[in-house]
Amino acid sequence: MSDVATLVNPAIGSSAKSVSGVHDAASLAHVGTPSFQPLYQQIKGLLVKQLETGEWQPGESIPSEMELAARFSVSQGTVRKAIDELAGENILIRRQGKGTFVATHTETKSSMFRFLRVRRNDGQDEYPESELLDVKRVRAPADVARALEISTGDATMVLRRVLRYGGMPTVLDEITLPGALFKGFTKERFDAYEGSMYGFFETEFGVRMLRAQEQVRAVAADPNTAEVLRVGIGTPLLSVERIAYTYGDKPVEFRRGLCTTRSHHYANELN
Amino acid sequence: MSDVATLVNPAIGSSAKSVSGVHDAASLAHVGTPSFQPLYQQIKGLLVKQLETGEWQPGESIPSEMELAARFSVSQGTVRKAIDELAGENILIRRQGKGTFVATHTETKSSMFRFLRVRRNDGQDEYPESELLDVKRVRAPADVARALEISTGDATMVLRRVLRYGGMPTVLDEITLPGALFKGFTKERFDAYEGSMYGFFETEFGVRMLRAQEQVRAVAADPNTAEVLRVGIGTPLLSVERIAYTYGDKPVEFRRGLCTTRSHHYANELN
DNA sequence: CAGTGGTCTAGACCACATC
DNA sequence: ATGTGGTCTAGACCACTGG
Repeated sequence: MSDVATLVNPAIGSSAKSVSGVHDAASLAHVGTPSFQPLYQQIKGLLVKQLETGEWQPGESIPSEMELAARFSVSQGTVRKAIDELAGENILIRRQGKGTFVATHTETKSSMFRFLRVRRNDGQDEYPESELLDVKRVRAPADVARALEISTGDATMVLRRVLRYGGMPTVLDEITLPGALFKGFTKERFDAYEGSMYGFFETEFGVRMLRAQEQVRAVAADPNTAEVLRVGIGTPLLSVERIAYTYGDKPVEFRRGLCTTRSHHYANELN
Repeated sequence: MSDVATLVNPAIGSSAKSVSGVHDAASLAHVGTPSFQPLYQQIKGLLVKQLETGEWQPGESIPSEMELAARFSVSQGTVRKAIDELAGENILIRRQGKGTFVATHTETKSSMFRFLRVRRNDGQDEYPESELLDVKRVRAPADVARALEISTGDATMVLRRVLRYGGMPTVLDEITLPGALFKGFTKERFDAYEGSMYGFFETEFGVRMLRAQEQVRAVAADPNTAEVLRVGIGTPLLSVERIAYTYGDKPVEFRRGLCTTRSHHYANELN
């Protein structure tokens, strides 16, 4: 129950009969925080820390706003604002009347394919089938090492897999994972798992993908890829490079996908 | 000053000496709103309406939270939440100590190129030069008409332009605009304007781009495009189709860009 | 019914910008 | 010093879920 830690409250005495003398707490705040961090941000940080340590598992509910407020000795509104931001980052999910839950890649189709931007040209919903082709242990080359923020030559796992839409092979992915986080990864283990790849990472290795960056380019199909995707050699394909991050902006996946845009496209919303 | 309109407040009497009799206003709320809309959403709607009618111009500040609260007879917190959402949608911009401002495509480089996802491969910031090649009046073909939600055969303007990065032609755009909204558009007028295309639309035609959807595909360069972009015929290019929307989710631009990924890529953030 | 998140209020104070 | 947005509180009530 020593959750309270050392919160620094910038708000002073406030209303009521006024607790005089408390003002000095405020000056302490300024001493400790040269840049000023609002209370709800500090609480957000504490919540993230507890999520990171696995105190609350994906799919589970976290304590209610009232309980957290009591635990941290702040008002419900302050906890609320912290949770609001985490919900905005898709790290928590609010469900009115039920509670606040830790986001997961295992429940609905839309949560399983949250990061998949490939869509049918006709706009209909369709989720792909995934087939893992092979898994290799590889020492990280320089570019992959840089992306994953590990050292060149460190152990990695490299998976190749195909995504099929209605049976048609559409995406060929090469996925590189840092070996240190995915010890014991085998093709058999993955094949035995029901669900998405990120769901697998989450439940089997405790690695949660929170956000990702992608770089899209146009390339010509090489002979190998052409065969897998059943297109002519030289056919224009999308090259989609992704770095996915977990807590603390730590990169935990580097991926390169090659995608036909025969009957699908890469969808994006701009705001 | 008849801004107040007919707000329906779901919150009842509340604290203080309690204004008894006000309870019935609540039941009215339920009669009028079968689906229930929170007060701050209603206020958000009113703000959007005023933005739409041009009461507050891009770049200008809107009234302070306190003034809006008084005008709408709600608390500051309620106005605040309405503004929060509009700021989240990049329709308003908050500046602490200064006020809340209507977003514009004319001020900073980053606001001018808010929707541009093309980035240098080495990660450095770089903004392109734009050259308008030609402007034609065209009757909308079926597919464009569908995208713009106009009728086939309606008048449109079709612009072609090139984006150059450090002198290198990188993107060739074909931009279709509904003629009804852009009367008086000429190449000369555009060439005389300093700034981005959306800045031009905003200041010269009062059309504000708020959000957009893009579909990205890989295609082979046709002879014409190849010449403009200085690549070989058949070189893989990104095809980026965009529909841009203004208030009320009204589509006001259909665009197809062809982009070399020699030294640039299409960047995207996934959350 | 009780419990949870969602809305709303009123008031105080802090941080920032400007005069 | 004043005004603006930003934070925080305390308390009330609404909407939704599930026993």
